[in-house]
Amino acid sequence: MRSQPASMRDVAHRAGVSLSTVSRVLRGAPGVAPEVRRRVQHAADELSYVVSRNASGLVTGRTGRVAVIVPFLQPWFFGVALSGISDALREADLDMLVYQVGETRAREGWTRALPLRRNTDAVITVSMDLSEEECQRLDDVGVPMVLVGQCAPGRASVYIDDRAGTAGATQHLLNLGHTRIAYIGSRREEWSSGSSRHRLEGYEAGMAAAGLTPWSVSKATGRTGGELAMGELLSDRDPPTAVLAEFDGLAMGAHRILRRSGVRVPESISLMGFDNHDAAAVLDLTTVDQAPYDIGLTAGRLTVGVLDGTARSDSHVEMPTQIILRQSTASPRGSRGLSS
Amino acid sequence: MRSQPASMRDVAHRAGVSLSTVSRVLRGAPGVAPEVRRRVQHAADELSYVVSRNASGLVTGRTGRVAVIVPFLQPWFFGVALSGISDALREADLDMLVYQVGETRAREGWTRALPLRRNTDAVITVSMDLSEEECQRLDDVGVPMVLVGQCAPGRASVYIDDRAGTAGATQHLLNLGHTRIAYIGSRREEWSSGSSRHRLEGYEAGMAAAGLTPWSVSKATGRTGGELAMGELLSDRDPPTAVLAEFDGLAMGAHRILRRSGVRVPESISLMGFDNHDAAAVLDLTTVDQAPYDIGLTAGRLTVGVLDGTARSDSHVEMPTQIILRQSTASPRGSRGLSS
DNA sequence: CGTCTCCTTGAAAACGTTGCCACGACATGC
DNA sequence: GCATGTCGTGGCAACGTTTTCAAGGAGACG
Repeated sequence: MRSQPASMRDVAHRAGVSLSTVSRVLRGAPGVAPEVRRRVQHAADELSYVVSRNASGLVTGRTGRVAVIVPFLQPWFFGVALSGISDALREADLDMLVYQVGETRAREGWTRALPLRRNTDAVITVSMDLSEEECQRLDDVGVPMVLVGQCAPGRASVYIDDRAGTAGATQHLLNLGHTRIAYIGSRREEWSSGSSRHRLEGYEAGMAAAGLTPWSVSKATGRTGGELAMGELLSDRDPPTAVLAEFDGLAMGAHRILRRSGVRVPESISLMGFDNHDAAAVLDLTTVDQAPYDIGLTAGRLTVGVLDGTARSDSHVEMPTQIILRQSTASPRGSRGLSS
Repeated sequence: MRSQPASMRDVAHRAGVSLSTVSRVLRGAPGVAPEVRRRVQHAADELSYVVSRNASGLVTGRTGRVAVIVPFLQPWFFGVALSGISDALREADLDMLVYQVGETRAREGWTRALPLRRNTDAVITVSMDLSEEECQRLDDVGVPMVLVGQCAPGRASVYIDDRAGTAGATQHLLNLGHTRIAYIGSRREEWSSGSSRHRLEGYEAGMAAAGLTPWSVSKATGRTGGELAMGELLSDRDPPTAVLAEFDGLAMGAHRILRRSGVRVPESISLMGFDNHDAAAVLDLTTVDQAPYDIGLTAGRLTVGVLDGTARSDSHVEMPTQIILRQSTASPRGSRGLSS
């Protein structure tokens, strides 16, 4: 084993001052003579000393850590969002604790299994779609909470307007001249998420506004869900000329089926996704971008704001979405739609 | 504000026992009468009390946290690896602290900017390609270190055999009957990573073993790099019949160019990637899978092992790679290669 | 020269746990 | 009945910081 890491006492000794003074210097607190400050700084550097957040947290009550709770870590979205959160927290010199709850979520007291209580200054949940009861359980840990990808009244939230997103996407397809526009949704075993519901509603509203009847298919989730749904759509007596998917994963499944079936995109069918997934660019898929990095960054900064009192703990931030035009959408064959 | 969270003292009072006893029960330490144990447990539950790792860490010297250092969080690989690490740490009831160093890495003392010193029990670095000097600086924090995606002598490492991976991939293409096999590598401004170098070597070795001369092109990194390189290959007097890319991102760029140029995959050119990126499945890209989740899981478990003394702190674990056969590779036109 | 103030510094009491030691109760062996 | 364990329990001193308070010294002002 190696030698004990230096403690504040060692620094104090080396600089020839008291503990209090070292503490003051390292915290940047006022009331220390410049010359002494320099000397302490130097001693700390030489010993490559870093304060123990453990110990300081014990007395200040602040841990210098923020917990981020995600359902899963694997999907592309979370890495990107986490990246934004991480950058924002780093600005404020806060550490990021990541909890992937995944399957454990089903267990009754999953919220208590997490050692949050005295161990974090705040909690950020990402795409957790918390029930009111879960929210309250988390409130119980007694730290501020920021919800990402979910809009809960009375609680700090950062989210996108899913409804407006799909409504805009639908409008884009309408502008191109499409009228037979189908929607591929996801179907989950357990629970339909709020975001999922809102996206469908946006599409339906967009169609209704144009006097068209919505046409939506939901088979499963993920790529497979897209494949199944697209299969069903293609086998219709009169297939759609444009398809909007709830998210890129579904669109990719659909795209695969189209490719296999020899249906050309966008010549025969226009295809549109949602999320601007990494792979969407590869497929030249027109999609709706929700800038997950910015969402994360915003959520992180909001958390910092709530912690230092400059932001209200019930602020709601709605992030904009933007249509990314690529090669997978075009006017339907034979028609000359207006460009949007 | 809300009421103070309960402390051990409160639990002790409620259960009518001393602090020591509560501590013993909650730690699962022996020497407590079953009846008392039950009573304390109950009291703790009622107050939904969780021990403060801050305080316990102060005296035990263990923080119950492991730091994971990644260069970036956005690329697909890291989310998946993190997921594995997270699951492994959770098994051992350790928390996961994530540090994204990204750009800050250029800064001289980036390793000191991280509050690791007394704040973590171990450090896991993922795909950091640390220099010997950086390694030592991290050693200085005085906690065990596990390297992922890099094999450093004398230090715990989990990695794949990149050389064998590309060699196998090359063999696969050779088995199909290809002889004009080109390699697309990445070129980074700063530093060529170890893994990058090894992959090229594997390809070169595979070609050499078949008595063929290697043909590699490196333009840039990422999708753009693949596009540029493929462009160059296509404009050759006698283009290759198969292309192996250092990683899927490059292959995707190449795929895009092929699609745009009307070159059919795999009929005219076989294309193969490396990593089994999410989007590789979408493109039906044959690739080499390196199972990042398992890598993460293994690294996490190794870390736990090192911490509780059941694993040596210089263990090396080599993870297997596996070729995922999809639709992007086939025998060259006109030839009848052996199936592998 | 005395008094008042401001600035810098040090001593000591927290913070919430865990480890060690000591104490009592009870059972066992002569 | 007395020495010797063993088991369950409580008391107390750490752990490494921050914070409060008091003390000392240097000027400023009368």
